[in-house]
Amino acid sequence: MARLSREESRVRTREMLLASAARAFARAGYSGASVDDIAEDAGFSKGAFYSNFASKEAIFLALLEVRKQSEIMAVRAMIAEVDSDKLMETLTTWLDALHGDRDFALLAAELELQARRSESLAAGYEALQKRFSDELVAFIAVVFERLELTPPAPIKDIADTFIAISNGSALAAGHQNQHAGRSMRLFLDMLIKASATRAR
Amino acid sequence: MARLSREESRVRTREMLLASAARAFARAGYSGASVDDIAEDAGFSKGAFYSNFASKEAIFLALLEVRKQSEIMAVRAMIAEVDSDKLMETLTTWLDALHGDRDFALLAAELELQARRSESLAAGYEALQKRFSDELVAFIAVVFERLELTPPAPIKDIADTFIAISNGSALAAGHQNQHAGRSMRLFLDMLIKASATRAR
Amino acid sequence: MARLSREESRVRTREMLLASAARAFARAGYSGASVDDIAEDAGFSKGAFYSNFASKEAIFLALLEVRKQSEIMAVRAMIAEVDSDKLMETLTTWLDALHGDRDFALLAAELELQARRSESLAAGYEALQKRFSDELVAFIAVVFERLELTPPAPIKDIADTFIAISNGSALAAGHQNQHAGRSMRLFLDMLIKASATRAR
Amino acid sequence: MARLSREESRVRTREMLLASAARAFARAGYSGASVDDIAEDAGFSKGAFYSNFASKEAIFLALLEVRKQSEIMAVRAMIAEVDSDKLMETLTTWLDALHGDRDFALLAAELELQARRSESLAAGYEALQKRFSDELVAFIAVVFERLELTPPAPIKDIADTFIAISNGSALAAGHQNQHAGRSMRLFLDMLIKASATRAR
DNA sequence: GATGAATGAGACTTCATTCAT
DNA sequence: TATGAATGAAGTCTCATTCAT
Repeated sequence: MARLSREESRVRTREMLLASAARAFARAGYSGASVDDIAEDAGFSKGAFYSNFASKEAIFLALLEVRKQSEIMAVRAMIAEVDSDKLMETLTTWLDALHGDRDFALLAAELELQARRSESLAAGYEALQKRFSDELVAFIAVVFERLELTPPAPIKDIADTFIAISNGSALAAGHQNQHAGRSMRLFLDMLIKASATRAR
Repeated sequence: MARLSREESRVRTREMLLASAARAFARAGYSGASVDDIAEDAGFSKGAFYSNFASKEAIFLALLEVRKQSEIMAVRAMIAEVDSDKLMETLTTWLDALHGDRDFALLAAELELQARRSESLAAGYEALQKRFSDELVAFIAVVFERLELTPPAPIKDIADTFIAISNGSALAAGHQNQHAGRSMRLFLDMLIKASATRAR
Repeated sequence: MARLSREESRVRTREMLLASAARAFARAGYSGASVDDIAEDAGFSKGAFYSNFASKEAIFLALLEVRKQSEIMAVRAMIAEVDSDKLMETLTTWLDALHGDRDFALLAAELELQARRSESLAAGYEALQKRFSDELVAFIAVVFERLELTPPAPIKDIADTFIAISNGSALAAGHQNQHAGRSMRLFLDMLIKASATRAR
Repeated sequence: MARLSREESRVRTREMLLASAARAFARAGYSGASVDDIAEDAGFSKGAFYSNFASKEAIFLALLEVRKQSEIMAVRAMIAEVDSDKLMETLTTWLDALHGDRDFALLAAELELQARRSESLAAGYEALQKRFSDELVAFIAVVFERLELTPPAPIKDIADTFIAISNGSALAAGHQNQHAGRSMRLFLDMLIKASATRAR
């Protein structure tokens, strides 16, 4: 393996810590995951953690940022590709990605919950969540337009329900063996049906 | 005021501790809430806490039991009263109760997450959740029957979606000012509409 | 030994911790002394420390209070007993007590220094120091009156110099083997001499 | 500006680090000041610090050396210039320099205290302190000679008292608004007066 | 010589739990 | 039963020091 430069090494450490933190928070929750766990699991010392992140809260927020950003990018990518032929296929792929990773989903729920508890986290979270929500609203609007359907309710409500099902399914998954995406499919089917009767 | 018997006093202490624990867990999460907080907030000492509950986990599970049980009772009560005239009214009352108390909703989410993390909690939780789910399935079946509608999907899926939206909305509430029950209404509306077209 | 009641036991623990803290701060300074050292040296666990004092700073301030208070009481006792016959004897006893305990003197200096660094300590310290200073001024005034001498400078300045020599000697002691009270004697001798020429 | 030679640059870095250390130790004490603080405040990295000083203790001792040396030089300069006309003026200038800089005074006290705590520091400190004390004794002897006065006590005691007041005043300054040099003036006045009655 | 990422010991503090009263 | 002092493990974070770049 090529020797890493100082900068590359720094970035790599940071990323490994973020990945480790994602696993730890998903597994044990924010309070339950210790900085020591996170660092050791990434193969570093506590000290390395603290030279990369100012605090436990800081890495949590950084993680939040990374995750929300990637969710936003995913939605944005879908908007670019929307056309009636491949739409359901694209959506399916996305939903599978969203629900396929159990840890990711639990992490999302944990992020939500924790962000609501800490005032310092809430500020950062709020902004990210708004950006994601806006993006989702835009996407849904585009989809209805392409399909030449009239939405059966304000698009914001549809987006919120979408998010609620996504988070809620993550919480429930585990008890029941069924695929977590099932509720989402049901919701989408009914949404299309409910819209179709009023189209054009 | 009449003197409480020893037994009555014990029950009262227990209930006050449970109520205090519900507040504490909702506010700070399972890890974030301390036994001391819970006891003091209820007006007792740590010692009193441990005279009534074997451990922090024990009170958590007891709380879980109480909550799930009351959810089950609420659904059962609705089944008994279902008739086409008052159905929506009954449902509305129930949903308001479910989403009106912000703390209750956050607690529910915390219970879910925590139950999934601790092996010792998981066992007890599974059973409770299954009983609630069964009850909900029964209720939905009765409703569709009374309304003479055919459900647009397996009732289990509908029930799961119902639960997912309930939990997911609780997580999201707080960012957005809108009433947390909005997603649930949207889902119910579409559900009725989707069923109606195939009825009888 | 008689069994200690709960309250007695609590007081005893507190006092042992205070004594241990005095030793530790004198030996290693405020920053250098660890809560662990203090607790263990007193024969308790860290936990016991924290159920008796809210923080390291808190025990420091408590110590400050105890020490200043005892200094004040000592001065007050001298005022009550002042009469020309035993004055020098009383003074000598007091000075010996003040300088006899090396640790005590170093602790005093450490207290001064640390109180100046921490804003939260400064407030508490200021008040205590003022009370001690006032008491000393009163004492010196009484002494001059009894001796029918006129002080050669404002009494406040004399008191301040007195305190400065006391703290300064403590710092210096250790290098030089000489008795730490020597500077103080020199100062007192000259003070009496300088006053005498103007008396009556 | 002329290019600095490598040697000059090294010396400059060293001096800036020493100055930064003086500020840091005065402000936060030996334990409270971090190597990082010192380095950054001087505009360098931790690495630069360790290229110039072997350890935190090493820079502390170097600082001690520099300060004591400059105190010694100041006294020596006064000896050279002593003559009855300008004596008080020279003294005044010196005392102002000694007490004018609050940080310097606090640093002096911190140096004293810390030197007494660490065995490795103590050795180096003893020697320096002895040299300063000797120099001061010599100076006082010369002064009494020039003034044709007989000291009212062993000169060593006078020197020690002088040092004690100097350090003690530094500790006290800050509470009281009065100029820190006041005690010293009082002592000097009384010293002259006490000597005068026995002169020649 | 200078840099700063990483180490690892150790600091302060919290907290579930025990147990003598 | 209830109390709360005490324990001890564990948690977050700091910092003197090392070393590859």
